[in-house]
Amino acid sequence: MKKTSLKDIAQKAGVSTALVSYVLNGKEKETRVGEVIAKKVREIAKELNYQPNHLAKSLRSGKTHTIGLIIADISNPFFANIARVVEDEAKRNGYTVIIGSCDENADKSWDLLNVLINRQVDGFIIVSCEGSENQIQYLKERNVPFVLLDRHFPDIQTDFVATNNYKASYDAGIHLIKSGYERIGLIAYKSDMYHMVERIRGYKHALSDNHIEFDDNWLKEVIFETTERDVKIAIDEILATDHKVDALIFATYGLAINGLRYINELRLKVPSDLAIVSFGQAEVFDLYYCPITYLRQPLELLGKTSVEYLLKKLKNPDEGMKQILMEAKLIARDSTMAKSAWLTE
Amino acid sequence: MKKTSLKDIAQKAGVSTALVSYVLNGKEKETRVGEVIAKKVREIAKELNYQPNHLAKSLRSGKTHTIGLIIADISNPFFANIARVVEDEAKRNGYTVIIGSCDENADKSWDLLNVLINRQVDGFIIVSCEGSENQIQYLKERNVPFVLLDRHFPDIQTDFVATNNYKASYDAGIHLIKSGYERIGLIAYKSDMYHMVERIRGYKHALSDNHIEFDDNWLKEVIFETTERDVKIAIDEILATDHKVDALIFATYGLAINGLRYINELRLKVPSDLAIVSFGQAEVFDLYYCPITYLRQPLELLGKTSVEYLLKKLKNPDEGMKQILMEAKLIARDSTMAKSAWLTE
DNA sequence: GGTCGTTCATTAATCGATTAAGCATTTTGT
DNA sequence: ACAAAATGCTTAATCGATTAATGAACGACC
Repeated sequence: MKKTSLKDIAQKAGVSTALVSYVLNGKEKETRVGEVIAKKVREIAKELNYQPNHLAKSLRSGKTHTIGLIIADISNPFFANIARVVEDEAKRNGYTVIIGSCDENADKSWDLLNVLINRQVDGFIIVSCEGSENQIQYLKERNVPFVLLDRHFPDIQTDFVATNNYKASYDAGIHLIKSGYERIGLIAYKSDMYHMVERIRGYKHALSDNHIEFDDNWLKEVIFETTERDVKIAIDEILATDHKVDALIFATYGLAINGLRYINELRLKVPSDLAIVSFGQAEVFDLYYCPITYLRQPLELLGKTSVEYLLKKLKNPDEGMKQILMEAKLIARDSTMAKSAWLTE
Repeated sequence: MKKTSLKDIAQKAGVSTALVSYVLNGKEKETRVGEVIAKKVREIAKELNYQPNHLAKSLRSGKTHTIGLIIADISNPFFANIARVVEDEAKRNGYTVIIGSCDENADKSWDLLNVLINRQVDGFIIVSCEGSENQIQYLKERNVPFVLLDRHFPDIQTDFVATNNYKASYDAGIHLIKSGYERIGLIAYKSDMYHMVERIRGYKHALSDNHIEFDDNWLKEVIFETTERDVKIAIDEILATDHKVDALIFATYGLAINGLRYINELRLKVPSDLAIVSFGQAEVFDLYYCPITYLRQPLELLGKTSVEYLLKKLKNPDEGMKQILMEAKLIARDSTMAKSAWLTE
């Protein structure tokens, strides 16, 4: 049983397909279709359970009502969740989302981009990965609508929806300091990406604002591809120095997972041996024997806003540039318990 | 700058679009295109960076090279990961995947199905949710190609790729018994879904095969929508009975998360107060203070095989029915440490 | 009665690619 | 030398929906 098309309806009603199209698109008024025949057409359409053919529509209109979502790393639950939000929000607006993960690899990202452009998505929402600036430039030049999500490039003027990473990181530092920790380490990725740079900057600023002299050995920047090994080395080093830290900030979820795993291995006690704050969010942080303090980014809002911006741009390509930084909220848990509390225990 | 079409190439080469199409589709031999002109066409195509229009192709051929993936609950990391595998495998074969999560809700699943049918996906891979049998029947009747993944309906003859849940659950029980535990509880979902029924059956069988009399109070079936509350109640009850359990099996990842959270709250010690085995897999199990024994399902293989089956069916609709049950592997960790080990500690 | 305006509906081009059928040429065979 | 076969390329229909342009029928107006 084939799907019913405009033609089928037209035939059954004894009219042209044009007429049917007008009626079903609510253009009866402008095109002065007779009431009687309009009603008839609508009835037949319902009777035959007519569903317009998306492909034909898209081919004609050049609009696919599809959004391409490129995510730097879908295995990170933060991104996985944001993908869900984007998908839901898009669906609410009649859009379909095609998701692709580039696994923090610019080449893969480029491939994805091309596949999706080829599929004629109407626009993109992108969580960029390192080395993909040229891709963003390319989209700009070709006038493809897009919104950057969570990560953006300060040197490229684009729409974006992101978190104030400087502030978040700064807050993490302040929180630790207020809780009585003074020798605070940061494990981050070695990266030129702005969000990472900002996280490092915020951390350093929190120290300097509190007259704590930053020690070079406290900051470890690891390579994404060799995270597991590098994190172990980083922790070994950070604990071996003369300036051994008493608190540690993980700049991402992935770093935290690897770090905590190693900390368990070393049988270090959180927070007495080491206080912990992490970026990202996930059930792990709840279930760890000592629940982990983390920075909660406004996931829902980030996702929804990015869709909102993109759809606005799709409706009106001349819409002005939109950029917004949202605040993360530090959720304090036992992993950063006030030092006084466990010292006297 | 508009995208280049067949017509553009045809014009530039001074030939018909038909010719161009033949050449670019490698049909020069069958359609006897001159070598010289074929070469010319190919060169122009490359020069203009021609990318065929998917929409037009699909409209004509009725094939979109797109797979609809409907997942019962994408927030479950097991399913999230399987989605990645499916996506990767599909991409390797030139297919694009559109993912939708129905959040264990049959109505939502129905909506998704229709949206995707409307988008003319070539076929489906489905992790069904409760109450969606009619949808599967509908697909069968309409002759839409699909493969069920991870969950299937024994009463409906379909292709499927799933885990041997009976065996997995049986193994979990045996493992606990061998480790010295005798009063074993199971927290499962209240559901008619076959995978859940099988997990319960396997558990019971493990007990009876070892001459342990099953106690009704050991089995708790909770409602998905109220998991959090129900799990707490279940654990309270399971620990309050005269036949208080010394080990607990969680039938899914979601149940385990909620259960472990509550177990932490109660300050119960794993495994001395309660040994734990769980279905599902996630970083949480690693990072828990006492790593959790779990049943590892062959995630990669499940995902890849489902794609393989579907693509085979798409190529040849008369392909015979394919059904396969794969074995899960019990990964033993400290949460089911031999009772003798910690008794003497 | 001819012109102009309405009203209602149809025709046909279009989006971009595919492909059966057809039409010239040239080559082959006898 | 003439029919048959092979070669090389074009025409036009098609997938399904949209929409500008056109047309027919009827009433009103001077």
